[in-house]
Amino acid sequence: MAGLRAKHKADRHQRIVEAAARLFRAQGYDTVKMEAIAAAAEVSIGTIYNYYRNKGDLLVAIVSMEVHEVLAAGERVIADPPRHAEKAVAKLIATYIEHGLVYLSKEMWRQAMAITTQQPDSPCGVAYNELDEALARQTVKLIRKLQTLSLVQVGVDAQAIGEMIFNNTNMMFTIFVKHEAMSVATLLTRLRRQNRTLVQAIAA
Amino acid sequence: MAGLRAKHKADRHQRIVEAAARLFRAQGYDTVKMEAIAAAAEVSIGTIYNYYRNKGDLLVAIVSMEVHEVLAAGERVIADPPRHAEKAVAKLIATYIEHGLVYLSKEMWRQAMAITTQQPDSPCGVAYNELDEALARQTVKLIRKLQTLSLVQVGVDAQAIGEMIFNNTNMMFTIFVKHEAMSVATLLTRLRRQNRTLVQAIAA
DNA sequence: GGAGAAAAATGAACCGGTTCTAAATATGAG
DNA sequence: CTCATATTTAGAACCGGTTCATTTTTCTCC
Repeated sequence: MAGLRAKHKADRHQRIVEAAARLFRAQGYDTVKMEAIAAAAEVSIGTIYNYYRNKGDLLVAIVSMEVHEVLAAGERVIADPPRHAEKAVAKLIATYIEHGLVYLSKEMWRQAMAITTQQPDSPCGVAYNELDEALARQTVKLIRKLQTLSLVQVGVDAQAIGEMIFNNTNMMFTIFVKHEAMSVATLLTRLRRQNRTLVQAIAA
Repeated sequence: MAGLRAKHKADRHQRIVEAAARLFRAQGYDTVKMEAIAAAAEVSIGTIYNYYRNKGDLLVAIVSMEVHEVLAAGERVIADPPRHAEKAVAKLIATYIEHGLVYLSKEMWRQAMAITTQQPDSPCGVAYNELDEALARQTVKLIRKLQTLSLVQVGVDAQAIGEMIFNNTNMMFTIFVKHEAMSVATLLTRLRRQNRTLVQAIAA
């Protein structure tokens, strides 16, 4: 009952994703042909299409793994945030940015964003958007947590503020991946400046 | 020196863009073949590629026209804004949203966003990003104007706040075009809620 | 352990965007 | 008007993602 069939399936999944991730990072999404991924994973082209609807799905699967790590890292920040509203927000945002670039290049992010925008109703588009929503909810959660810690005024609309902070971060990250020359430091500096006024206005 | 050649060139440009816009709206970007656009514009496929680098450029050219109108409409709002910070911001945002959907379908927006994300350094990507920046600057301009009208505290960082409001709007618009079922009314309601807390906090 | 059914793998063929070429045509200058 | 040049044209060919009919592998049941 071990299931040789299931075993092979898992093996092939693994090999395909790893081959694709390595090639995408090394050569760029467009440059890599399905043929090359198939060869690297020692599988036929048709087999890849058995596992992934299309080339984009394959990339988004890789991106999803990274975003799950970002979510986990965010959760750790919320569990024990800095005892200062502005610093807490800055730390969460910095965590998002830094963990988002461990395995993925800017180019991979661009492609993944483009694909999920193009096909929001495909399984991979839906999955990606749910991750975005999860990140937004997590930002809201931080604001709520800061309210319970008396670091943010209890009267403020945590949902509205959290969404806004996350949406701004997400758009700035989009700008960041669109500009190959923009550094993480520049991005974080701009984000801190943007968040400062808002967070100071709602801090307790 | 009138330039019959230039005349014809302009004519062809016009016919190609109009044919493409009509077909994209009616049948969807992917469905429309270059062959069909060429036929509708009464030119050959090769000619289209003389004028536009690729199918995406053609779409982004259409989107650019729309965004220029959005910018113009925004300028009119700033020239004579409502005398109330929250209402002024809401009006600018509503203007953006409503003018953005006159000629373009959600699907066309999705495709254009995807293309410009994918190729941020191509001429069409650069043009699109400049328009985004122009919209962001316009939002900052409104905040500054509201400061001169004593509707917003002079101490607040207009640049930071304006950018944040625009980035949030832009991301919400992205979410909106990704969800075919989401109505303009719903989008505007959510945007108003998000902006309310922020604007109230910085209002004079 | 073998036969038949189900699942999965294969790779050649397809499709449409894009490029290229040679020929036709239009334009502007002299 | 005529020629040199620029532009358009048609369509063949290319390219790589995707599809599909076929073959191979795995599972199940006797």
